[in-house]
Amino acid sequence: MVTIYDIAKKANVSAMTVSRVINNTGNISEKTRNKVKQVMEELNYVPNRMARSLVTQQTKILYLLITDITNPFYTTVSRGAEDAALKAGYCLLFGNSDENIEKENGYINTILTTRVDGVLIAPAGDLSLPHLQKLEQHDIPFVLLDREVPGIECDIVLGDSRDSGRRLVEYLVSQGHRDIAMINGSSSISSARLRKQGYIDGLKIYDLPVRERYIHETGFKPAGDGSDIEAWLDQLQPFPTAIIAGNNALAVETMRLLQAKGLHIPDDVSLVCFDELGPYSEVDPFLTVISQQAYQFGYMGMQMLIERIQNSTKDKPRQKIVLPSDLIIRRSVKDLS
Amino acid sequence: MVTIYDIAKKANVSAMTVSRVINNTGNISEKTRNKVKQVMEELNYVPNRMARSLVTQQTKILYLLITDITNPFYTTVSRGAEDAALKAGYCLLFGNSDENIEKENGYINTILTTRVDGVLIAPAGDLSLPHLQKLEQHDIPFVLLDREVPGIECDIVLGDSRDSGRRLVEYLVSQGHRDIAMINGSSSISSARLRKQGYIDGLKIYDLPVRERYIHETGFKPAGDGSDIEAWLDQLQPFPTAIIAGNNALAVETMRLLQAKGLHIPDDVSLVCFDELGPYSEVDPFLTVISQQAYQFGYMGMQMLIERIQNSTKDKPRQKIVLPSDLIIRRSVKDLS
DNA sequence: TAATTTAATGTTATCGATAACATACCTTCA
DNA sequence: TGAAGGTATGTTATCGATAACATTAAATTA
Repeated sequence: MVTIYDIAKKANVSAMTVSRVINNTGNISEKTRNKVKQVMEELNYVPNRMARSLVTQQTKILYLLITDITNPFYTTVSRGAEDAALKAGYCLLFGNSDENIEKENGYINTILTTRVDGVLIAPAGDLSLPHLQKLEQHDIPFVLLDREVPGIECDIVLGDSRDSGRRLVEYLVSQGHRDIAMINGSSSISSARLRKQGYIDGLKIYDLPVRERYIHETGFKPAGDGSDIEAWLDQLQPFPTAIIAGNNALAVETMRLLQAKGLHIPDDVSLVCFDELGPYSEVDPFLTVISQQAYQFGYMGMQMLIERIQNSTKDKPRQKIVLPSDLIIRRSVKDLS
Repeated sequence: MVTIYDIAKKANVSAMTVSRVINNTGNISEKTRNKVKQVMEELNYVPNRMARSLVTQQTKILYLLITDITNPFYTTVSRGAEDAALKAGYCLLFGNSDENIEKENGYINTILTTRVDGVLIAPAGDLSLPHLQKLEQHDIPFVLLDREVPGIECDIVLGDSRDSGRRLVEYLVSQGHRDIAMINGSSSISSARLRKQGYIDGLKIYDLPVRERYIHETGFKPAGDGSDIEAWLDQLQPFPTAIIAGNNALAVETMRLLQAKGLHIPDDVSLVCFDELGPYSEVDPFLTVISQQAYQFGYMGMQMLIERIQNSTKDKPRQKIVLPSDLIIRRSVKDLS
């Protein structure tokens, strides 16, 4: 591996001079600069980030930890985060916790040992608290994405989950629905909690009963067989006229199961959810959804993070950005009114 | 930041002893081992990967570079790669080139300066050659994914694109189609080339004419407005009864445009493509596709990479794994026979 | 012209770890 | 009982870069 010393030797200068050329610092004569640059070309020199980071104490690497790389919401978030990071001259590394606290822990350890300059993270849930505390302990700046974690005060970008939940109910009610069930992510995830709360808010506005059995909580990333969802659907009595899914993945799973039962959407039951389903929904605009500004989540979150790193004003109060979402009405709700 | 020396001091041992405890090497008495471990706990010590890598000359980091993080094919590949890497005790970093040579170059530079142990890469196309040569030059092992690059001999995992192209034609012909067009990725990408070749193979088998105007090449990741695709569709004369899309994203874009023209699939025109569309297709099994084993692409590719790294047998001949794909027949093709 | 800047470059120490070699202190057995 | 060998630990050099502090030579100023 070619080092700065190899360059120095061949160019007849000291290593420090080479370093100065690389970093464009200090005063260097045009002549030596060219000489050094030429030798670097010749030898295909690439600086060793490890060595540099060791002394500068910064890596110029940012980390994005999402919970589900197969979910279109998060891939779009990633694109936003990537654009913002590259624009600011950082390079970005990704991790995927799979909605799994253990895996998240693994990635957090990687992050710690890698000494990245900052982390944009969608926490797996409230149990992510110790992970975030580790980051705090080691003075690694981070910004939360999409989900709050009780016990942590920090910058965050999220959606208006509670409002959105209420709006879904309001819409369903406007279409004549009164028996509205909800399949949701675990209550140990703030967004799921708020969506459920919004759902309840909505029911109360219209004096509709809040029935415990109408609410089912499971993982935001349902396991393939979906047996618990199926069992839940089977015991619904009376069967709801509409179901709200807490995210896109749950909506897909629910559609699959309903279909397997021979139930048609929206004729037999209506379905709405949070988040778009990906590119396909542009082609077959079927599902009525709450659409969040995924790209903006990533872009703004990353901007906040970089801001935090560069003006390391510890005292600056934390920022909380709530991005509004849109109700996109399509064809998955039957008009009962 | 807590270092190995802080631990050493507090535990009344030398730094080397601490290092031995961390790495479980050499002989350490039970007593000192416990003492050191306890101090590490107390001080929340986390080893500095940079420092370690500097001397060991390995990072235990692998890199996965894909071309489109919003494409379900690649996200599934990623999951496979991730599982294989974590299983082998490596940590994995992701990059997303966006089918863009410039961006790819940026990621390659990141990879070089980061001195990762190996790279699993889906190259943006034939123009990736210099990037891969850079990796070779710097002795960074890599395995290709999904696409070959002329001029590079290395381990690779890919699909049977040519066969699959032919099979799609055969299927369409079996349904009575004779006017079959193809919208494809750029011929500077090996998979696109082979898919086109397979398409031509198929036409020839049935003595169907190969019409240049029936073939359109554009990016595998179509720009939002899809104006070139639209122009192409407009000039098709006679209008084909079936269209083959070179990947899922092109299929989606084509569906969108056909729909905008008021053409229905499959009544007015049939459509098939390579790769699944993501979770949604399970729910609404509509598009007839060639389904590739995306997860296996990632898993096996990563295994090959790790194998290459660990038994650095330079002389071992390169391996080429071709994963067979399945034709999944659904409802997007009209029976004209 | 001597004193003082300024420009161009070099030296040395350091970042946080590990490799390689060195050194005690015990065992063990001829 | 003393040489050989193992166990537990320490010392020093090193990885590849940069920071901080020299040093030299040329340019400017009093």
